[in-house]
Amino acid sequence: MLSLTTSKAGHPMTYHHGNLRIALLDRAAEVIAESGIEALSLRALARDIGVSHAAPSRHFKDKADLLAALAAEGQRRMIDALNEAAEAAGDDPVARYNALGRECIRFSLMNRAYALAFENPEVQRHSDKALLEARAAYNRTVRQAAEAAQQAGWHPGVDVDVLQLFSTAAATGAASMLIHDEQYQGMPLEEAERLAAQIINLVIPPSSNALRSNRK
Amino acid sequence: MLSLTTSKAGHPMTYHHGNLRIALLDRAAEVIAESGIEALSLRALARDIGVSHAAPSRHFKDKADLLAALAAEGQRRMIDALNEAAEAAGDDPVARYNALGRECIRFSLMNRAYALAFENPEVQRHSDKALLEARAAYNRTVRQAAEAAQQAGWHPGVDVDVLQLFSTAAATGAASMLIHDEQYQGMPLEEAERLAAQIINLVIPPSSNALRSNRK
DNA sequence: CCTAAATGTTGTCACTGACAACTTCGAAAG
DNA sequence: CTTTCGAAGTTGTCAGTGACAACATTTAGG
Repeated sequence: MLSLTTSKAGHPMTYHHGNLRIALLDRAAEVIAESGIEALSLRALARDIGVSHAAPSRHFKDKADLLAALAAEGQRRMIDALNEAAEAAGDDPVARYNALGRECIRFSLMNRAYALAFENPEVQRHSDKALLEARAAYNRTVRQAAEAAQQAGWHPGVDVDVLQLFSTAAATGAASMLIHDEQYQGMPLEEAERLAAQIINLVIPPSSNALRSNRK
Repeated sequence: MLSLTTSKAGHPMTYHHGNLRIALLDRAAEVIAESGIEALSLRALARDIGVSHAAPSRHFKDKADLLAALAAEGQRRMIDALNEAAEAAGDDPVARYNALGRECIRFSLMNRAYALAFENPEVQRHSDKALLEARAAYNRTVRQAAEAAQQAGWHPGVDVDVLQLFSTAAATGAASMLIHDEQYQGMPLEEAERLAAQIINLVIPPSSNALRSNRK
């Protein structure tokens, strides 16, 4: 009898799933996006995929380990998305950092499971190597872009550590509010992107030209 | 035999705790501050307080209900703290809103359990009446202060909804990062308060005078 | 004084995460 | 091709949990 859960198309179910780690991560992302992290259960994931309740432990040390792996994957994908957004914004470091901030929010809205994993306290204090590396890479990306924006005239004289903390806080805080706050539920992505742009424009203007012409 | 858990000083343990709801909330705050929300267990709280495992259900519908009650209590206390900070800042609406932002971060750092409850997804989607009212009161407080600051010259021409979202995102995002990010663990409160001031000063200057003299 | 509600209790169930021991498969080495 | 070992499954068990039911005690109100 063919099984829908087998990883080998057209083959009878075998003892070895063949791709269980990936399947667990994909299914976990679905469950989190639909029902939140609190609804995540290793046993339920195993049932959904059609393996025994102890099979996940061959791939993840524990539940927090799976969440950390999911967050690491999300962090890597977000770095790629941020770099693409910066590239698309051209050469102006101010425009690039503005694009980075907007993409941070947009990525979180489009990848709800990753966003929820990022802000989960157990994930945040996890010492998983891949996650720590992904987070460090993310911090380097943001830091380099913040330094370039400052060199181009954004908040000269302010400690770049503070600028990085300020801009990251605003972007991730906005993403979190758009995800959780009831008043934004169901908001179309385009409208949320416009709102994200308005917020990020208060953090850093959309271009160096806009920066020079700003008067408060 | 006297029991340390009895609510009536000097009285033998009675069947009725007398103050169980408050005791559960207080102990929950301790556990959350020490070990995080994931470590919270109704049964463990009951054991700690010396009542049976089902006693909490007489005061809280379920675990999420207890968390929501804790968050509502924290929200009310935060509103009081924000109002006190604004009063202490004087009459300048820009200075008052700046003080509000700083106090939001300071309060979260000093009340870790409340801060963790605020950002917990189950709490955020909870429909507990007291929590919704507290949250609405908080939003009114922030909204009125944002409108006054705008009237005094802060970001004229920007939708005040966007200003409120921007400033709330920056303050709560910074609080969350200071709480969770490993590099800020163990930072003395005074140093964290200075950092909070630097961040909030990027959101809104410390006074209307500073607003007028800003050039970017 | 009586009654009903509040607030406890004991008990049970299903589910969970974690761990142990065993089984099957696959890859690598000879 | 065979053997061996590790990977990756399995079944089973335990302790703890949340939730619910039914019972017991206390308190407040009529």
